[in-house]
Amino acid sequence: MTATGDRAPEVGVGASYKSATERDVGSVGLPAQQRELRAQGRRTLRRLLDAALRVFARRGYHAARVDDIVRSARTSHGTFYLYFANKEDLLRALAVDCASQLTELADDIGPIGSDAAGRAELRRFLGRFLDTYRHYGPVIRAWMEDQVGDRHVDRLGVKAFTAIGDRLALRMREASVRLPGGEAAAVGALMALLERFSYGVASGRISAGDSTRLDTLTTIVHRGFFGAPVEVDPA
Amino acid sequence: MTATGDRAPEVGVGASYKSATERDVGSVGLPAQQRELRAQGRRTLRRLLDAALRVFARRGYHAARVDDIVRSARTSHGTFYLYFANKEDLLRALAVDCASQLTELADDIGPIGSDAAGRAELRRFLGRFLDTYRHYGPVIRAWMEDQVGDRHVDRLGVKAFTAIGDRLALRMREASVRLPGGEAAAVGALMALLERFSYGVASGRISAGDSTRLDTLTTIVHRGFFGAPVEVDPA
Amino acid sequence: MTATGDRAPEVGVGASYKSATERDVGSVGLPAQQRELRAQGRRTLRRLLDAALRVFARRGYHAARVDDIVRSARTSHGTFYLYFANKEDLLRALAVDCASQLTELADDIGPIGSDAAGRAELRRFLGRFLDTYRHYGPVIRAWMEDQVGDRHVDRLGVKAFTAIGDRLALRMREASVRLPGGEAAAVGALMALLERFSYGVASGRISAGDSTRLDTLTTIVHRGFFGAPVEVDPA
Amino acid sequence: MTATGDRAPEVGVGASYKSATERDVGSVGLPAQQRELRAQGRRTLRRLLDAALRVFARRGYHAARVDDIVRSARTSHGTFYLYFANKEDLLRALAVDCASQLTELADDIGPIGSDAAGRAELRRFLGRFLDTYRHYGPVIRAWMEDQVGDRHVDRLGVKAFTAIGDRLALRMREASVRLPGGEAAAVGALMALLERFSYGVASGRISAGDSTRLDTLTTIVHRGFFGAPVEVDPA
DNA sequence: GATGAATGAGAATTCATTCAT
DNA sequence: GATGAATGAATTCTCATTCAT
Repeated sequence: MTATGDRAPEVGVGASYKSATERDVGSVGLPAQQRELRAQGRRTLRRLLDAALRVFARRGYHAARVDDIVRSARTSHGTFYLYFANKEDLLRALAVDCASQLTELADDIGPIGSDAAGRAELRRFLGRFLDTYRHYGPVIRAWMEDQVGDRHVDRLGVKAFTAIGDRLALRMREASVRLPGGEAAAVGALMALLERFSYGVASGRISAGDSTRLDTLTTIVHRGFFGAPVEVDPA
Repeated sequence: MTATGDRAPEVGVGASYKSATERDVGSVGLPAQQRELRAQGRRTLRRLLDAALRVFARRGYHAARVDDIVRSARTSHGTFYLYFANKEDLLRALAVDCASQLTELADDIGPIGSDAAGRAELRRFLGRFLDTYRHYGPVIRAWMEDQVGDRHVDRLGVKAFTAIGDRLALRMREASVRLPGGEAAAVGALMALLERFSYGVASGRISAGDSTRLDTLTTIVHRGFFGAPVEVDPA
Repeated sequence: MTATGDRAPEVGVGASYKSATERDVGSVGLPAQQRELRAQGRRTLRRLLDAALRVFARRGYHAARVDDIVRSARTSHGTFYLYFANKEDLLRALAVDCASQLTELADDIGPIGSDAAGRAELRRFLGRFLDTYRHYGPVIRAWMEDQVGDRHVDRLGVKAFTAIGDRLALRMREASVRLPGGEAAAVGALMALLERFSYGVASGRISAGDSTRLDTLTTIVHRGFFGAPVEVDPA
Repeated sequence: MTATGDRAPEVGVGASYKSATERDVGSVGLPAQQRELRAQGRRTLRRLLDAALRVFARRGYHAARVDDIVRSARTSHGTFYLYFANKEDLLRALAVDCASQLTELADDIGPIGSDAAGRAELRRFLGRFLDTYRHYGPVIRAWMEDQVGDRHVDRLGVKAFTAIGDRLALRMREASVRLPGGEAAAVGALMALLERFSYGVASGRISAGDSTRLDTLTTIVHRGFFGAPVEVDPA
């Protein structure tokens, strides 16, 4: 089970990816011509996407070999190119799904005041972000680490993160916290913290139990960005 | 000029690298046997190290080609292998220098209270960290992004970051801030924030002027981790 | 036609090599993982092995370039590494086959008395040895000239030659020939003679017709090692 | 001490090599311009030649790196090319000396009858051959293993071996032994045996004490090629 | 006479992508 | 729809030879 109790986000084989495909319509004979996939095809596609996520997680996008993915998916090279035009195309498919998850997440961030209710809302959001990262981490890493060559894919990431950043900026403004240096830098810092903390968790660098670390993260962010008062140990 | 006014850290061609090399003494015919380099050799070595930092910064460690480095250093392929066994060996050389810079930095972090003096000390440290990152960023990234294959090199990074983390943990403890979820997660979060924020700055993702963003970072960290009181806009 | 009339030994693509390969099972992404080869794959593998034997014969193992082999097999560089990890791995494959041929040969050496029957048996063995050498010469040379880096491969050669040497030693003992300096040196001498004579024949250094030189070799060995009486020209 | 008590053959820095040099007279500025070497120069030259022999012995001519030689001689690459035009030129220098030793040896082979006196003479020759091989083995190997590219150098080897072979053929003829298959093949076999046995001894493949193995070799050759009667154990 | 440094052509190896069955 | 096999361009690495001091 995840920290928040929400069900883990799924790889949307159906809906979201089809859109990535529609670009390709018309280019005859090229691979990745998803058209109407039957049951078997959909299963293979999912196996490939899942395998890619696994391999990317282990090795990172750049270092991942098509061969690794194919082997992990128990299929062949030839099959891979039946579903994707190339490695980047595969990343794109995952990116589309990931971006839509993140955007949805952004839309769902409620007001975050400096009080307990605000903290609860913040905690909810952070928990969902961690969950999403647990699944799509490799894609997000690829974005953050500038491993994406394709403009289109990169754009997707920027857009998704901007969506979240903008919404958080709005919530900060509502909380009326004074931030020297301006909002932009603050948002940058917050997103940086979010992403790397999540990576730290996903990679095992940051240990401690699920809810424990979520508490820590919540506390820090609440104080640092949303004006929550600090509790000091009574010396 | 740098944010802090300190002079930028230098690549320590001399002392620190020689030690990394001494392992190789005796191994026959292997390159990278620094031996006693004359003036010309030292110059070439430095050209290569500097070029590597440039190329790594532009392309990332993994994507960087030996050819890029060699071209950037205006020397030949053969020469490269006269100084390093391979790309990893070069990273090692840089890592040794970087680690010593970071360790030195750690030792120099004074008490960070929640008051103005604490803020000043924190700002000084963060400024120096940003400067170091500006120079050795690629190496630090390689560490943080798990791109390092070599155990030895990886160990160096862990050690250096632990040194900083431990010192900051000490300073947090002194500030008596109560952190639910414990110190470990908090330190993890702080280091994550530091590293990624620095990367954001170095890569241009986080814009705003030098001192402006340093202020923002200082404020956030001071509040989030060291109990600085929050100023709220008088609505 | 060969000296003995036996059909030339074949490169055993199937059975023998597969075993050498099984070590690699599980090691990720490594080439030379023969898996289950289909007809086409088996053909290519054999083409490569045959080509290697040709090229090694012409240039010697060390001087042979992968490129030569690939060109001689009318295939591509990439393909080579689909079947072998490197040149050494290819040698290993050949060595396995060669060793089994030689071992089989050893088991088949009958008693060699000083009489005509003994001579016939000796001649039969020598003829088969020459045939095997004609085919696997390059591999045997690599063994004898200490060109093999890999322990495993070297071991194979030692074992095979020991098998032959031991059997011949047994036959000498049966012939009750007195050899000052002991058996070991004698066997060494005999194997040395066998190998180099075969090389001389294969390389054209030692000319004369097939059966003629086989006669010479037989005579010398029969006299030198198995106590055959010497015929002297009636001056 | 050597098996025969003769003093070990020396690398004739002075006399023999100068002749190899005279060819180069006239080619201005080229390396290997020995001219008149002073004491220091002669010492360096000898160091290089000795080192070469050592390295060739360990690795074989082909696999030997100029770097190995230079390091073993405790000198520099630059210096190497002050004395030799290239690696082959160095081999040539050694080959000249070796060839003259062998030729001298050939001239000195007395009659080899099937009796005890013949055996003594044969033993003396074989001992000297083994000694020469102990020193010049690598050069002889290079000849026998077809590692020599240069025609001129190769010619030297053929000539030297022909000289020995011819003389031995003469001695065989004198001994009136009947050899089916003709003299050529017999001589080939004898030379093959000599060379490989020597290599086996030098490389440690054939163990047993110095004089012991010399006895064995002598016995075998005496019987196999010179008509010595065979002693059989009284069963 | 000697040496450290540099060079670049050649060889090995990897891997995304295409082909044929 | 699937797969084993093939490809070759891109990359790393080696080493004999030359250069500059």
